[in-house]
Amino acid sequence: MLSIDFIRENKELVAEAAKNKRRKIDLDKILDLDLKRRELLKKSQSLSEEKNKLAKESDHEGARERGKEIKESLRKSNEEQTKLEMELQTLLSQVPNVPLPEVPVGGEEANQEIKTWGEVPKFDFTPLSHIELSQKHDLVDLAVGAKVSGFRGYFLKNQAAILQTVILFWTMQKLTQKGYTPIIAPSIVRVFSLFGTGQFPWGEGEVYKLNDEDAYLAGTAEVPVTAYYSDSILNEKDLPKKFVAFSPCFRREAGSYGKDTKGLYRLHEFWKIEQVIIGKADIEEAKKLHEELQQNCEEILQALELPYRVKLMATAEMGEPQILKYDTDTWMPSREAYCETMSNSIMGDFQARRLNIKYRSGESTKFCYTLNNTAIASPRILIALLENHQQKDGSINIPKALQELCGFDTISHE
RNA sequence: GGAGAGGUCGCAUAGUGGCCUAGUGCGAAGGUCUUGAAAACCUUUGUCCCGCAAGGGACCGCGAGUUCGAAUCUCGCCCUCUCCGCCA
Repeated sequence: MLSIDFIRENKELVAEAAKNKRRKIDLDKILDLDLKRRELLKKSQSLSEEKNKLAKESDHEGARERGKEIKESLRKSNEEQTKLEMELQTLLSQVPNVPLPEVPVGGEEANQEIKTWGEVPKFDFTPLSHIELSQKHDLVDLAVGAKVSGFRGYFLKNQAAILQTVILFWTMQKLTQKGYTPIIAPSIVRVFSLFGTGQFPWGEGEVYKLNDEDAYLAGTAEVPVTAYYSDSILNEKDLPKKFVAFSPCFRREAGSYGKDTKGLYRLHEFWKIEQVIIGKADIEEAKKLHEELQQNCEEILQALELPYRVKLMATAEMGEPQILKYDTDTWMPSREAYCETMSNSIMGDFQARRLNIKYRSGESTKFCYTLNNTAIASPRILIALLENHQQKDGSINIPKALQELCGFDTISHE
């Protein structure tokens, strides 16, 4: 959510940003509603003032008559005001955040590669896909998954089940040692959490709704963890708050029915460790924290000995709340491409406004800035682990960092 | 799932239609005193909106309603607690 003051003063900037993000908004309508709203507010305030004075001198002749008149005017005025507010709020909530100046304008073609790390493996044999490797070693059961769970259902078995558990635990431990607060977050969330983090109204098709109650399944721990501090006023000295959050994640993947239907790439249910930061309203500090979040996820991929690249994402590739985004893509041999495994964003105060998260800074209160980045998401990362670390004899090496926790250093046929 | 109790300015409490411009205690901040501190005493102490300002308005869980007037009465919702039942 952008503040109405900001929109009033930066109409062109906001219009340009929406255009570059390829979202449609009606700024003239918004500014017109805002003007009407303020006029109405002034009117009803002076009526309230009169009402208050009147209520204190009840015996005054004619007070009752005038009181009734005021009551009626206030009722009408409030009715109109509520209607206006709702309309304005609806439109306002659809205005996307404004990207930072360094963000390239355009779609996928405008994304900028910032760096790559590691060597893309060159196999002197025909490498197997993670699906073939899984069959060979009985690691994943997609057929029974589909039977029991439905489309895109899966079971992880044997060493894959252990490996996933270990990766999640190891990541959580690693970031906890860096001073992040470990937290296990609920995946069942109310609509305000989804709306507040900016998943809604845009991503409604992407989220599972439970029955007809106010209960949804979050697609990322960003939702519950950011909403944790909704309606809070934090102390400046306690910021930034850094979390390493664990949660199961649920995504409907609406609109991608034909896409990535094979294997572990696109699933309705997966497990993720997410880094979430709630910090001060200071863009320089936010950029430093953004780099820190980036550093963390790269260290994880490096320890897993996986080649990756980092992209600065273009305007049309960004989510509505985001002002700066890096994607980190890990090499997946069977796809012959770097594929998205982490996404690192600064939201500015967009989410904090919607969720009402503030901090006290001297005499005033300000909205916080929020950031988040994936730490690890599995099973997707298993694709890279299995495929990149496969050997000529069909066995799969476990990265040194995970061997002790796994209790095995290789997945072999025997 | 059944039965009951309750949600008041950071915390704890008072408040049962106009004296509430929400009192009191604790906590916090500033000051006096002190070599320094403690104690004591004094002062201050929420959020949001409109406005250049002066000032005004809203908020007692949330939302409707009754009334000239609502923290207080009515209805709906949300949440918390206690007991019973069920359950990892």
